[in-house]
Amino acid sequence: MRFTEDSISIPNQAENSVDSVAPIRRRMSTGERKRQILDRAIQFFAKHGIDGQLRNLTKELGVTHTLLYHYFPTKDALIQEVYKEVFESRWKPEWEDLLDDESLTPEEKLNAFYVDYSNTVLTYDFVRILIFSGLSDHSISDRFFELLRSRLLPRLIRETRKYCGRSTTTKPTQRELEFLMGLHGGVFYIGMRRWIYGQAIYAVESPNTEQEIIRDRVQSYLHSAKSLFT
Amino acid sequence: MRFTEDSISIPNQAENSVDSVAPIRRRMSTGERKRQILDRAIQFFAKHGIDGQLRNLTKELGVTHTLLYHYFPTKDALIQEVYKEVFESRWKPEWEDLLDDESLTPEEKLNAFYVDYSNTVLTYDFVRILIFSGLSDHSISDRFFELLRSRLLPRLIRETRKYCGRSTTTKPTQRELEFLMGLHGGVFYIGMRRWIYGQAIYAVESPNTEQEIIRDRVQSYLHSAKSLFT
DNA sequence: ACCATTATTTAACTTTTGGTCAATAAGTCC
DNA sequence: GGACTTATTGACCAAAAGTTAAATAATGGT
Repeated sequence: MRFTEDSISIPNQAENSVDSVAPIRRRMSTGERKRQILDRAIQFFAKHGIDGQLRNLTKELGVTHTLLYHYFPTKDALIQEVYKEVFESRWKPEWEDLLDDESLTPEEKLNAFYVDYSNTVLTYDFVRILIFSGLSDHSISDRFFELLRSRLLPRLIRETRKYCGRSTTTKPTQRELEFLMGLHGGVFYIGMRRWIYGQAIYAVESPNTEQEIIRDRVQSYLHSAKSLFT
Repeated sequence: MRFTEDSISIPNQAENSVDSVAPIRRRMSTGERKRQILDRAIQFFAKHGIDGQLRNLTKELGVTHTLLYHYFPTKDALIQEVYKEVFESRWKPEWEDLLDDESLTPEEKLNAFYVDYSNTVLTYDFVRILIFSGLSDHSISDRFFELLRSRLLPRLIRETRKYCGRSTTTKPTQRELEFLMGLHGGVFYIGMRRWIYGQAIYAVESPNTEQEIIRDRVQSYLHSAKSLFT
């Protein structure tokens, strides 16, 4: 009674009938149901955190909370699968290809990358679950940042140097990396404000405005990289 | 047994003695104890989130959990005081004075402000509690952002315009604000990485390096503001 | 139409956890 | 040293929440 009754409640028909009929019990195939639970669990834990209660999660699905244990041995196992799904399914190998594409200028690459990155990663589910996991257990979010650190950052630094007309042979310096993290954090902060603090991002009226925001930042980054690192 | 035994455990002496002696009960004055509880609660809830259990909190203090109810009527009341303490005590009115100081250049002001802001705000307690509260209840973090929005952002935009040699009379545009948020987010991201993701910030060896990092970002922001907004 | 399978529910158990209250004892004042 | 105040504890409660086991019934195969 204390939760919003927004459950789909497919199975319960004739709930208020005089002689309450036994509710129809719809059976789903194992794969289908597991998929359904996992999808709902991602949204649910993104919203309520990993302390969210199983009884509320399953209420949204219109099933009993004990059904979970038919598909996942324990709550923690479910959460691990949620983490896995969210973090591993969102990584796009194309990002690396994009940044390696010889036919694009560094500027075009950075713009295209950060626009797509923000569309993929700066979602409600991803941002919140990343942060929930970071707050409680680094070992999860570490996996994502390791991908970032090894696959993306070196390429982004390389493109930055190309833009500045500098040699791309030496290892990125800490100052370069940190300056890049300024851009990266500035972009991620868009998702923070939107999905953590619940703030409206300035100028969301027009559809391409977020894209323009990101372009401004990339432009700024490259522009001042040139004067900082030469 | 499943928690680290890092409690100070002042009062328990001779715990392992054969005939366990009644532990010495140390009495503290009301004000002193309340202060002690509040301080510990800030650290505790910053670490474990507001779902942290009172029994674990008081274990760290070496007292029973029921003692809390002698000082705070309810857990929620304690948490509200924690919020109040963390958010209201960290806001420095001097920031506004600093940004209004006529004897400084815009560049000096922004540098000084963001260095001090990051030292004050980018602490373990603050960053984590801000985010915990944002994840669960906007109404708390909103108060902090409202201060930011009304007191600081207009001043920062004004100084940016002065730096660019533009008029400071008209209202900040959304594009200007958003560009500023890029800088702001880049700075806040330092705290995120350090206190949420547990990452080492690049180059923390030398004491003034973080300051240099911030200077780079402020410099970059001003530098490209000039070319973006003229 | 019946049977076997198994998805789903019902009931119950256990631990956790915020909260209450009466009993205990550490200081303080005379 | 005794009385008084009140900080502190121990026993206890009720609801919350993860987990288990047995009962029920929907579905597919024959």
